Amino acid sequence: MKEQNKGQEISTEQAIMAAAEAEFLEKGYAATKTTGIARRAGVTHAMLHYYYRTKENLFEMVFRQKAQKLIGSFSVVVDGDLPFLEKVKTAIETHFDFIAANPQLPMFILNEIVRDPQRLEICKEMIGPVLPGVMARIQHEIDREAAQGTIRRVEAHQLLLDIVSLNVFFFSAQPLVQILAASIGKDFSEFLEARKRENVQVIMDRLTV
Amino acid sequence: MKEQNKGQEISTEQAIMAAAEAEFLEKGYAATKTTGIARRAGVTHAMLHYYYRTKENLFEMVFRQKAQKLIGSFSVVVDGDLPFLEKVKTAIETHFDFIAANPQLPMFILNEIVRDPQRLEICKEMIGPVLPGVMARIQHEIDREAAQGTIRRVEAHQLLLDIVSLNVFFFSAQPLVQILAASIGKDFSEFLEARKRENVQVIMDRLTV
DNA sequence: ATTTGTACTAACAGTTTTGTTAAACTTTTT
DNA sequence: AAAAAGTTTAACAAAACTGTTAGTACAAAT
Repeated sequence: MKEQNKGQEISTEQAIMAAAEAEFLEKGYAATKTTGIARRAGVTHAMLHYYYRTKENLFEMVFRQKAQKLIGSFSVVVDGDLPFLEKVKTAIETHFDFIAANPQLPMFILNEIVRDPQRLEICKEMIGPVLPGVMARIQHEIDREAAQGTIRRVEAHQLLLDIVSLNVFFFSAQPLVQILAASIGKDFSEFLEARKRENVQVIMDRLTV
Repeated sequence: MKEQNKGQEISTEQAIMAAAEAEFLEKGYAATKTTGIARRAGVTHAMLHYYYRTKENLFEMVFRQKAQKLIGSFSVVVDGDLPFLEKVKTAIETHFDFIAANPQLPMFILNEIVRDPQRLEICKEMIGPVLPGVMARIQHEIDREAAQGTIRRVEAHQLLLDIVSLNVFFFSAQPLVQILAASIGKDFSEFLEARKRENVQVIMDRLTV
């Protein structure tokens, strides 16, 4: 299937990549088998090696892409004209929705980082150049607002951790959260909206005087 | 090494179990090899099969024990005479310290649950009988305090999720948190104490009017 | 002293998994 | 149309991994 690929049928190469993403996200590196990826893509596993040479190689491509995606989700751009608390609220909700749309993503990255220091290096390279600038900008805005007395003065990195903790954990622990939701007679999707409001409220309470 | 095991030298069986706990916690089920466990325990891998028959069997023992330990950490018993907010504060700090002492534990359990539904069932059996009672007790206390006007009225399950999210994420994302800490010139252990205070403060702000 | 049971070793067997290769087939280029 | 380049298949090879087994050593029981 080469250049009669005129329409939008996906190529073997793409099918393998898509299957690899799904498998790695679901199972992690160790539990994913190249044969499993090939089966999911509907091709022989020799094709996987033909296009991507090794499992490690294919994984690293997936990992880089996913790490970039996750890291990118933190630098949310919010309309600068809104009041500060409105901006924070929007940022939390946007981030929450992103994780909701990619619930496996944080655990996948965290896991692979913990299990292989080399993967942490990849993330460091991605985060390193951006982080100080982002943090400084947030802190600057916080300090300006605090000086006006509209919010409490908090550390930017603590605030960031608060938000990410609240948003990520809910989805990372989804199976357990479902048990909790069931015990109060709600299903997960009902619970989801309530949780988004709660996360926003927690941060609002932290910031307002 | 049978009955000349008079002192407190650990038996082969115990050595294997200890090595298995360490390996499974570090690497997860899939990445852990029985040969690796045996090597760590300083025995031949045949001994592992001799005492525990299969990898799956050994894993399940470890999983059950660790799940029990984690679940147990949620039902913290706090001196009933303290004011409500003091009790909450103590509970958060105790939970934080527990996770700090067992930083791999939450991710280990969450991961294995996500990757194998059968393991979720094990947790359900452990949580199921306890959860409703615990939640009801907490909610009852919240409602009583709220009626007195000393705190805001919140949902018990949301409050629980808030606390666990804040405490667990910090350690699950430890390698990334270290990058964050380094970027503001602190090392992890310094950051740890500040983070504990922040987590308490977030919940206090959520509860106080 | 002999039997019995437990602990242990070393070698092996079966399976799974990753990766390769030679040959066939298809498409593109000349 | 022929050559070249790219794609696919099937079979194979090597390594890793889980689990077994036959036999050994040694302590405890009879």
